Amino acid sequence: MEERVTIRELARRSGVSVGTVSRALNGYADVRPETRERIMRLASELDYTPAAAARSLVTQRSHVIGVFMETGEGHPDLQHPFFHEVLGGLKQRVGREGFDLLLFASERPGGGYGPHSYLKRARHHSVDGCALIGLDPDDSEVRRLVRGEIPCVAIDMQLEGPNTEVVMSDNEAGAAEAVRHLHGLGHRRIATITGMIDSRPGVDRLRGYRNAIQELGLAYRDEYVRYGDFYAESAREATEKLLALPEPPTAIFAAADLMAIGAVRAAAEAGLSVPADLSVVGFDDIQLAPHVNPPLTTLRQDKLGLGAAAGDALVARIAGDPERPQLRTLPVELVVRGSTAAP
Amino acid sequence: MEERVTIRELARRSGVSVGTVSRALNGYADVRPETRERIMRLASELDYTPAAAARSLVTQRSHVIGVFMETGEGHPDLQHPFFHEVLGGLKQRVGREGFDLLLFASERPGGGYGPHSYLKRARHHSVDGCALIGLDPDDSEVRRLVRGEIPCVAIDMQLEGPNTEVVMSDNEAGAAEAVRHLHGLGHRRIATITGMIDSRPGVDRLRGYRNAIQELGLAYRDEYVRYGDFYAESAREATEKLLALPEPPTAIFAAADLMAIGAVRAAAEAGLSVPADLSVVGFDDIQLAPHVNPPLTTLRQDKLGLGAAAGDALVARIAGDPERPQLRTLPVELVVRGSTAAP
DNA sequence: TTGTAGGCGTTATCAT
DNA sequence: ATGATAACGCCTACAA
Repeated sequence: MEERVTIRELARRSGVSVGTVSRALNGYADVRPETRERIMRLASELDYTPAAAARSLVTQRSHVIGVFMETGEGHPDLQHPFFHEVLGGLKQRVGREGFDLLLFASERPGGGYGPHSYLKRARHHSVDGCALIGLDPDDSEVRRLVRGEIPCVAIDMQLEGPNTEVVMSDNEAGAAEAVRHLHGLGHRRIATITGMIDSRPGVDRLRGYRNAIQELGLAYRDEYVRYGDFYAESAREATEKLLALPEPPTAIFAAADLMAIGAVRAAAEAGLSVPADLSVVGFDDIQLAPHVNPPLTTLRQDKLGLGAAAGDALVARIAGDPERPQLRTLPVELVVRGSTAAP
Repeated sequence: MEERVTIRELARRSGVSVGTVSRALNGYADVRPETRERIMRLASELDYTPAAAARSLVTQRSHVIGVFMETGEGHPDLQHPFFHEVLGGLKQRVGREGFDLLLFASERPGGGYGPHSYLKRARHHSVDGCALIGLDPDDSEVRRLVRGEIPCVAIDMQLEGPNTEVVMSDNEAGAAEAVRHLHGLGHRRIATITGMIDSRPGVDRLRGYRNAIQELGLAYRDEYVRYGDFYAESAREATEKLLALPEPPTAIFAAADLMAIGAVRAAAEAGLSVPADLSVVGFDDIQLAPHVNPPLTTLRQDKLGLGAAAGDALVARIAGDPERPQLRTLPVELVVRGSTAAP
């Protein structure tokens, strides 16, 4: 059983006090060059590793960012590819700044007392900040968290708190652009399948759709908006119904790529082919979008960028910079591929 | 600025010593019921939250599992859907046992001294165990990590260490089953697109393919095995070449769903339709598999199960149970959908 | 049953 | 430039 080599051990072996060792290691100016040199060498020889717990206990900084990430009912944890890519961006960004990510998994961390609570879990680990991904913004525990003293950033959810920021894509503009693209191709009967309508992206994309329809002088038809949940299956069913309409749409804007894929699938099952018989545009530009058949025309969210922006926000706030916008919106980009064509 | 309520505060307010408070909170037997009651109530009133750092400093247990997860060259972090699902399984499983996950992001945690090193990062945070996902098993730092004192579990990679276990799917059997399925359908010219051949799953699936070809009395043809990298694009190119062969295959076993999707795409581009002109079977059963067009016939890996098995292994080893197999193999299951048919 | 005190590994504040 | 020494918040013998 190797004993952990501590700062005391270094002090003993190098014949100085622990205080000096600490200063040497942390690059303080007031330590004689040769002393520092000696200590540094010894540290690397012994492969000394500082204990984060001890350090954070005294500095009150853990250099850890907590991540709360779950997805809705019936869609077990961590399932939507979109979130993962965002997480990747976050990871990269905060990593560069010396932070690690704590993915909260347990509701009673450490087998500890009492039930869970977001705030409690975050405090328990003394995280310096929190990223909220795919949570329900109306959850009272989430609200308590963002009202607390810990800097938070919410991705794709509307949330307010003294120390929290929100980052999301410009969903409304993107949706409108989707419709305009379809219209430009010559489509006039354009339907939409929405995301979960109790989520900010869900309503924003629907709003964008409506605005564009109106702005283009198209008739708004109730039967052309179907409610989905961001996942494939819901869109498949919705598309079935859409296609069964007396006057079916010639194009569908699905508020997520997963749903666009579901729509394509439903079309195929109905004997229709995309884009020949039906155009479909998605939203997200998930990794698979270019690879499915046909390749998806979609609105690209800058997923890494969202994660990075979230990381930025946290790092800045943790550093004590309060001058930050409450909401940060990232542009989306239309990517035209094979799932859309003239009617 | 709210002051953190500590155990001392609880002691002061409840008129007992910190020792008693600690014992009460941790459910020791030797504390008078009414005393405990009083303390517990006070704790919950004040919303007391223990500090993980302080506790782990003294107990030498952090209740945190470190996760190292990256993917190969040119495929930025966290990209392969397979890994995410595994992570989900791991998260669930260890969460139930009171562990959280630390997703290592920084190479110089805490802005600390010296360069990174897996082992160092793990020690720095005093994680109780480590999960290794999508790493290069030949990396010398990875090897150092698994030779260390920290319990490790490697997913989908071959690795040996005194305190490490490996979990993976039965890739060989699965690949063989894919070939047999195709053969049963009547196919005789069956090609394969491999995964990265320097990875254990990559070679195992290739081996399974070879075994089955042989066992079925089919001729093994060199030109029928193409090397891919588990991602879509590589399979698309491979398929192009396969289809350009003087005697092209009538079926392809792609060693990953992403590659199967790439293959389907290439077929479409060549004017062929799946499964009418070409059968394709994948591996993984990613979330999208049932939703793409056509729905993928594939070998389902129990991704949540892999994550859970990994969690199990870690939790048990952390608890000090050494009686464990070094390698744990999970069965895969053939899922027949729409991408395969008789030739 | 409860209090006291030492220690976990660091950093930080004083002196010196 | 360096050494003591006191925190940080908690657990756990050992005493009482």
